[in-house]
Amino acid sequence: MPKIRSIAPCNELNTSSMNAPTQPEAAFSIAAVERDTGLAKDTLRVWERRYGFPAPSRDANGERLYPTEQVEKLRLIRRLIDHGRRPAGIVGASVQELSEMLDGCLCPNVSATGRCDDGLLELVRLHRSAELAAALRQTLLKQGLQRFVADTIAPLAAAVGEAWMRGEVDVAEEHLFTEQVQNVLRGAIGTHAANGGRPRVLLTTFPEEEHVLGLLMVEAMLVPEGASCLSLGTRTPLADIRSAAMSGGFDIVGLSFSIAYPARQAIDGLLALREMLPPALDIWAGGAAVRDKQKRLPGIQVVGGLDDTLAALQDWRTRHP
Amino acid sequence: MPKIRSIAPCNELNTSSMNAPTQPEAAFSIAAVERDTGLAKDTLRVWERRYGFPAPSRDANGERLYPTEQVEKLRLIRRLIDHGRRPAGIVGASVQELSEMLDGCLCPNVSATGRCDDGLLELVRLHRSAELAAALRQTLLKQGLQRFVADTIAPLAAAVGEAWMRGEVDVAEEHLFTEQVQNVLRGAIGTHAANGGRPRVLLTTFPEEEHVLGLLMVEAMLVPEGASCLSLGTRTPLADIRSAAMSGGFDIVGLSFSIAYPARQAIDGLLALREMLPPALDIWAGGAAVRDKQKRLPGIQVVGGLDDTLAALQDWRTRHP
DNA sequence: TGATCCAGTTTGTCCTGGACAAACCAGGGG
DNA sequence: CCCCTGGTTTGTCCAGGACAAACTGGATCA
Repeated sequence: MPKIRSIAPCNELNTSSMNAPTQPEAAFSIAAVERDTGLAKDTLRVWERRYGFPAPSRDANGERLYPTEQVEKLRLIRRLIDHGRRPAGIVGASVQELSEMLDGCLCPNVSATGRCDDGLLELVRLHRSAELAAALRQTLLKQGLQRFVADTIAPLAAAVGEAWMRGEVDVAEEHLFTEQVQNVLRGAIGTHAANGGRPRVLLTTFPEEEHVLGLLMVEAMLVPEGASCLSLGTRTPLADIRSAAMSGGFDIVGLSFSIAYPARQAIDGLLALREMLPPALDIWAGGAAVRDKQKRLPGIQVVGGLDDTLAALQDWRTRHP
Repeated sequence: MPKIRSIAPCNELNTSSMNAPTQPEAAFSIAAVERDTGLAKDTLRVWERRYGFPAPSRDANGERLYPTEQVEKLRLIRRLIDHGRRPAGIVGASVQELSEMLDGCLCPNVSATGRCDDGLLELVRLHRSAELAAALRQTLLKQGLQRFVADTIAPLAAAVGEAWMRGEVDVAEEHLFTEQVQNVLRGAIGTHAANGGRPRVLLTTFPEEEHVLGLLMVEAMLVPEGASCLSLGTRTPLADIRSAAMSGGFDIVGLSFSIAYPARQAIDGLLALREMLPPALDIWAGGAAVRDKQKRLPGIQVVGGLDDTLAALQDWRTRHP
């Protein structure tokens, strides 16, 4: 099983542990880098062979030790590849240049998502979790669930995601945000008693996708419309999606794909799922990875944004009176 | 990055796609098996070399193709290893024998956790999500949050976990259960307004641990006592736990470890974290992986069960009047 | 009895260097 | 404009060797 040899950064000089607020020469094993960057061990080795980067030092036993700054740079490269760049063209660039490229990639997104509440984003940055939770609940009450999701949570999630890509928020802040939003949304969803209304929708993600907020936002849009949603959470194998969908009398299966999900894999998986399910069962796919891919996804309803979810629901109800 | 070449089981004969409700000779790539079993690619290859199992066939390109039944057997073996068995002694056994060994491992657990509500477990098995959610909420109202968690959710989670190990519930059923419990617990936790009470507790898990229910149960036990809990969810790197704990004025950091978490890794990580944090900051560790490990964890409070959480809280308050 | 130590064995992870198919790109025809 | 086609890039897989950490089963000591 994929055991990690060492959780903490390895450091040959960490015998002096008392006065080291941040490790000066921390270095990570290849397994730790795989976990932190999402780049497979094989990929890390083959990049080193081909491009000369990363260039880790070695420990006494000849095993790679990646210094912190190389891991940071790998993270930036990973983000750029998610945005369509290719390794050969960017591994040689400096951290400075990579950051500028990321800004270039992100600006169109910022303008597309529009303004988001900077006050809430600031609460995330300051770790003010209690205030964040209170502010979210207050906004929810003021706006109602659907507008809250579409106008507040979605832009805020996009802003946090972008800040995370730029390295402006850290893991803890991103987790804090996700947890607080989950608490609020799940509480709100739970207050809507399941009434057995149609359509019956099964929501989940493919096994490699672990972002849950997309699913929750869709559920929050559909439940007030009287649809019956069942979420399986993230990371459900294809075969289990199939068996769950067949056994529950569902009308629609909804899949969510974050921006980091490889588009090709999403398309392959969706087409495979389409083959497995009866044609009467609709498949909806949403999220950044499948946006604008409708023409490559025959038989599948691509939902571009949260508002389109409601349009798709209307459409389904028109076709099934 | 760890791209998966094919999500669906590969099948050399799947040109006839119309009449194949379940693939007769489905076979999985090594990456798919890694994902499904949690056994690293390197481990799968070295087992084949050393023990002669698994013994995958090869495709036209010489790459391994694992048939379904071998993947099933690997899953059983993985469970037994999580329970302390070692590969050499069990890879030769039949599926039948492996199942019996699992029964032997599980019986003591069943007796230890005591009876759980079979009605709720049955709802999980039947995919009756709406009824499950309603029954959970009703039980919550009747018992109150703390007794609900300790007497209903904890035994139920243990029962689902055991049934999952035996293969009696599938991925979808386990996900459904987790989602519904999350909805109920997060809703209940959210109704307790954060009042800034002491102690302030930071809750999370190490990066390889993705089970979230343990955290939620602890939070549900502490919040009614007036403690201020902040959960970062699962999979937080050690360095980020440290920075979050230092910046928020916390009194306690709580970590949760499921039964599948390697005990050695938990101990190493906890001791490393203990070094990183100021001594005045308490560390609490709970879950099956650290039970009975108190003597190997100096400076760390091992919390044996949910009820012990309350005892530990009392203890903390006595020491900090 | 129970804890601690020690040789021997088991086991997971990492290494090198080679190979190849799928994805991507650029440049013509239709 | 779209579709095909040949060359390049890129991620993943393979084999087989190596080694440190973890475990086992005894022997020793309190």
